[in-house]
Amino acid sequence: MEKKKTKILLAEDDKNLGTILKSYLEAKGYPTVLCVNGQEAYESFKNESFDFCLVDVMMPVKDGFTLAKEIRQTNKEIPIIFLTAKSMQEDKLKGFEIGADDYITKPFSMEELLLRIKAVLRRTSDNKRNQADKNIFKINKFTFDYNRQILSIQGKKQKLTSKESELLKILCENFNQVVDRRDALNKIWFDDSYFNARSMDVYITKLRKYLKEDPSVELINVHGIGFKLVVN
Amino acid sequence: MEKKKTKILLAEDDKNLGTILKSYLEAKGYPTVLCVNGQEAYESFKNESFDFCLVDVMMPVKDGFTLAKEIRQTNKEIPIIFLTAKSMQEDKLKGFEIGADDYITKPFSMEELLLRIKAVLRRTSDNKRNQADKNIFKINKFTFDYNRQILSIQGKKQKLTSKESELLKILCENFNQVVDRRDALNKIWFDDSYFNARSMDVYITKLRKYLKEDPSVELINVHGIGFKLVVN
DNA sequence: TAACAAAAGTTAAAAAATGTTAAAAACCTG
DNA sequence: CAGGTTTTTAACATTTTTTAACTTTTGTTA
Repeated sequence: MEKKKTKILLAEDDKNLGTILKSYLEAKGYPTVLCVNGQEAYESFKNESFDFCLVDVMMPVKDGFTLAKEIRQTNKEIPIIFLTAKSMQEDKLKGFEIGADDYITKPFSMEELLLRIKAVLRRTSDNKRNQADKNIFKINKFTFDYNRQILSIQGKKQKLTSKESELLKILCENFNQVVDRRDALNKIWFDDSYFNARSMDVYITKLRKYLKEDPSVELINVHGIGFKLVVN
Repeated sequence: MEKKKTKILLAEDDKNLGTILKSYLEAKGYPTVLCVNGQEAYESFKNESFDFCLVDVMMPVKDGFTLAKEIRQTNKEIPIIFLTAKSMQEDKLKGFEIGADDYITKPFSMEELLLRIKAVLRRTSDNKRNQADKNIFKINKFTFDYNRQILSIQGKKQKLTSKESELLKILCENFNQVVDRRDALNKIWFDDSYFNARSMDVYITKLRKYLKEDPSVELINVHGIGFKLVVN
């Protein structure tokens, strides 16, 4: 059981500082991707899978706050630390509203930064503590990351919509067991009316389409009751 | 031919909570043994064979951590979830050092607990899981996969409907024994009215048609009582 | 044992639920 | 508010289940 390394997304426009940080962090065992502005960082974030974000507040093209907000929309769990030159209270607050886990004021020592990272990891490993809360499901060849709303198979990544994710999550949680139609409707739509039920059927079709990639995974209807996710 | 269930050892000194949890878990299909302190729990653990442990951290006589440590000495695999009233960091860490798989902070909802249990089972018993809930029956030349609703013989696969599967499952579970008509009706139709009984007869006909592929398998009616599945 | 009633067997139709697709509506986001 | 995305609605197709009608078997009893 290889321990998975914490992969860091570093958004820092000062190339000099960025490069130094990157090599320091990598020396300490954190693979790091350096991006020189918010836009670029967001692209990386969407394409790769990170465990941690270090975000400079002041960056050209797209600032750190905007970036953090966008990241938060996709992933509510990933720890974010802001790097800021300004030490203004306002900025700090703004950062925390967005859901930053810490901030550090420039100039800072490498060592200090590392301590902060470790502290945040320790704190947030609350979430990680159990992969239960990480909400990552393995369904035969598929991996479904509920928080990120991504269903992947052999590298291929399929972005899911919120409703698709909610439904798939409930099915995964009850793998091999029937999920009552009405339970699912009440949890996801908060109301099990006829039309919502029809809507759910549409989503079942969509999920089935995605799941076709692995023929041994099936989403079976139990007539008059609900659905179950099975594997042979 | 009986499905093996996940048996839970529950160590909880609050008798009230303990009893409620026990009955909830048993309703969900997990036979549960309730012990009111660590000492008693450890005795049970040594005497019986469990598949899962739910351990309250604070208990008289012997606390949860001590219990978990003792359990771990005997069994490195069995999943352990801590129930804790305190949300202190120390406790969490201490718990995980011992090798807990998750913890849950009181107060928690039954549903939440159940989800955690399922998540841990999913994660830990990658290999074992199957055995427990595969629901595959062999009837002479036939293989019946209840989860997938498929009855196969020599490669030929016959998809079954939900009702067909439910009925065949009950018959398989009581192989060579008579299944009472009303029992089956109550389990599958939740009501043993005249019309449902007639509906069931239709399904018996359908199953017989499928089972014709192997002439040594027979679905016999016991007049006035029910049906039984036999092999010559 | 003939005659009858109840139970079960069989088949086809009607009814209900689900599957699927596409268009419309609602929702975001720049 | 234009353009893209997500969700809902609608319409039609298909499958599953139930109901109905008719037949055969079984058990009982005169």
